[in-house]
Amino acid sequence: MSSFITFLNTLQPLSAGLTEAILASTMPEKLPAHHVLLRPGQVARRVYFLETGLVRGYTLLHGREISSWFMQAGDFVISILSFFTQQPSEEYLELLEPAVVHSISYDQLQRLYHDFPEFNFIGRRLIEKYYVLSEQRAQHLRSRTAAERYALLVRDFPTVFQRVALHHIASHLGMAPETLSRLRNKLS
Amino acid sequence: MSSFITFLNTLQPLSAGLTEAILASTMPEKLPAHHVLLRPGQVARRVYFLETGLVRGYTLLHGREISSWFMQAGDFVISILSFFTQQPSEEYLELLEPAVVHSISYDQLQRLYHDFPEFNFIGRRLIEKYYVLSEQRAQHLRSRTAAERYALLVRDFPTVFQRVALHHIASHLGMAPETLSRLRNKLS
DNA sequence: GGCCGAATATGATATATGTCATGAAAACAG
DNA sequence: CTGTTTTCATGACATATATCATATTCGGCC
Repeated sequence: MSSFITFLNTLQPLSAGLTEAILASTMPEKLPAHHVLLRPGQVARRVYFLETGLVRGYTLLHGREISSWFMQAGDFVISILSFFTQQPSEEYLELLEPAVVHSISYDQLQRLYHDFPEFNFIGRRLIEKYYVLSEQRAQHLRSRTAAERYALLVRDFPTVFQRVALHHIASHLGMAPETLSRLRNKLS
Repeated sequence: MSSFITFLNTLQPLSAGLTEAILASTMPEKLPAHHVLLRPGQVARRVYFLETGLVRGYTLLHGREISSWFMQAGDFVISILSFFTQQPSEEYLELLEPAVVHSISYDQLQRLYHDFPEFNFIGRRLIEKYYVLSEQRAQHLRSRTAAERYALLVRDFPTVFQRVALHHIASHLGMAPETLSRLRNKLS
């Protein structure tokens, strides 16, 4: 059985019909590192479930990449702004590692919501989960000093350091890579 | 009929039973300016609909108030982190103006979701809407210069300037009130 | 309507962090 | 392997913005 069906079942047991409809709408896909799932100007048409791999969301600001978030195996990945509004994205979604993903289109998802009202329960719970994570990241950004923002990331999302390059983390923390390098040196 | 029943109906027509259940779970309430809906340490037990008024979400950081957002008539107001996780809040929700609010408890809301599956559709849509707004604010925060963050707020949320004190806006933009004052002076 | 505390404006100075430059180390490709 | 590119580290310097101080204006309230 598909890994993400298993995952959805842990949120709420799926009826046979719903399980079948989900399987019919999705397919696993193996993608190489550096593959780009979405780029500015495109409308986000699909939501991705990561069975394995690592994805980064980022925007270009004055020619610089600003990383907004990192998602790993077991996570759902979308551009929130573009997918929910179905307007052109301003962000990139890029694989940092090779990945196995399952994806479903916006239209197919709306059909599932319509045909299986109980699926709205799952959708709602998942959106709540990622909304909470997003708010937590936003709250971190509001710390004024670089050292504080770094400390909060270490405290709340320590695993990110295991696989993400430091210059990506620096941009995520709103500081220059040099500043992060010096911070880490001083703290060790 | 209650103003927010009217509002919910525009999202999705409500059945008579659901309408009745919602009305039975909520009650309008008139609150004075400066009333605090939630403070750090408390678990957010209720979600509020603002019929009139203005609410600010903020946290204390090193003795300073950092305003996260402002909500006005027609908006739903909660502490995302505390309400969705039912953990103690780290933020304040405070009325900046007298308000008429309708509120419902976490438990009553879960009951509605359970008893009226179609209500999950409305809940999902509402959460999506505020998630999008939250992401937009977070994206603004990632601009590096004070002038840029100010320009984005003017572009995307110009109405906030009509009713919110500038020092609150300054903290929302991650800058000292003096910096905002100078910025505005230079631009006019 | 006039008083008083709060909000905003403006100037002088301090400082965290960005920028630019260079070198070392690590990751990667052929 | 070995060369090449990318990443990270470290130093010197520049600068945006915070901080502190004071003046001015605004707005709520008796």
